[in-house]
Amino acid sequence: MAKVAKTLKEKTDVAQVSDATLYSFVGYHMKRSFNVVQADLARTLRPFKLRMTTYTALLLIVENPGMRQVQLANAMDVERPNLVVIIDELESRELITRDQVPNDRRAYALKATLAGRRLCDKAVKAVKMHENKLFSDWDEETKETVIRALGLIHRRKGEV
Amino acid sequence: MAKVAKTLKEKTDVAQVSDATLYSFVGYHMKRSFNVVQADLARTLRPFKLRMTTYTALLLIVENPGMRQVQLANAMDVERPNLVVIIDELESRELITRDQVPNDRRAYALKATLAGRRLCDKAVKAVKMHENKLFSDWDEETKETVIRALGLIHRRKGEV
DNA sequence: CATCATTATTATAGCACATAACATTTTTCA
DNA sequence: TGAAAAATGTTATGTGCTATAATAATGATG
Repeated sequence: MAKVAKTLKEKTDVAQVSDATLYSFVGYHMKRSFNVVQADLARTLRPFKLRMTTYTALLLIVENPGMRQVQLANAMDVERPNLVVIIDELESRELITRDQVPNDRRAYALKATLAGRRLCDKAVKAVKMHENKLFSDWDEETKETVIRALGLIHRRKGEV
Repeated sequence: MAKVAKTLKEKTDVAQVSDATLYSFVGYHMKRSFNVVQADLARTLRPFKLRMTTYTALLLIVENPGMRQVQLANAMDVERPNLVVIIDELESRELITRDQVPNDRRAYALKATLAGRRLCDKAVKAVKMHENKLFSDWDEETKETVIRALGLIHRRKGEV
């Protein structure tokens, strides 16, 4: 990829780009690496016609049958309006249902259909393979350290 | 969509949401924590009227005077079309200039103005404070491990 | 009962990112 | 040398994730 052999063009061109300052920031490492993960996850989910958010929502609904949208929004840490289109999509594909809650006519109880559970199972397996591939050169200690460290960050949401 | 309500309330509501499976994925930790970082970075850069991408571009141009847009695109790992609007914005604010390259009339040599360098300095200081605050409870070893681990991921781009 | 809070929704916008198609210019090489 | 290929920047367009404001319907509270 590295194209060498430049003619002499100084002052108005740069032989090698320095990005040392940028990479002194932890956040930049997070951004660049997450981009790679997110792109590969999108490829992984494409055969299932799921996106990152619809996959996340489906998985949570499968594991928490009867949950309400506000609970799902909290679990995913997104605003409720964004969830509506996600739920709409999953419902229109008949992967989940919006059932009425007996004592609260405002809320819906979200449940996965059989097709939803089956698709979720397959998607989870694919995502596990994607993670195994992507993080294969992390040893167990590294993985634990990273997860613990990242957990410290996303648990501070709101306090910063 | 509205189906018959279940008699048992447990079936249509969830006391506590389980997200154990989700958090068994490294990628989900990355996503959640990066969201927190990105949101705080945006707040940090707002007084300078910079966004994440314009800040990144400005910093790289300041540190690599004379670089071309294609070099900047490679350094930032974004496609060239996305860079045009970023460069336009920085140029219209007179933080950078697009100078002609003598031997190549296709390319522009990007350089920061004095105002651009000054704004960049201030922004970098603010971002350093933002990082110090956000990652204050990581010890040095954790930080090194995380940076090294994330580096392993974003250097695999294209090979996965 | 009046007021306030909650739930879901609609409408709208911002931001980061991608691809396709193109004009201009430079490089390559037959 | 001249035609084909590659490089550079640009325009147009679309997708995906996220946020805020405003609203209707319902439930909770005092």
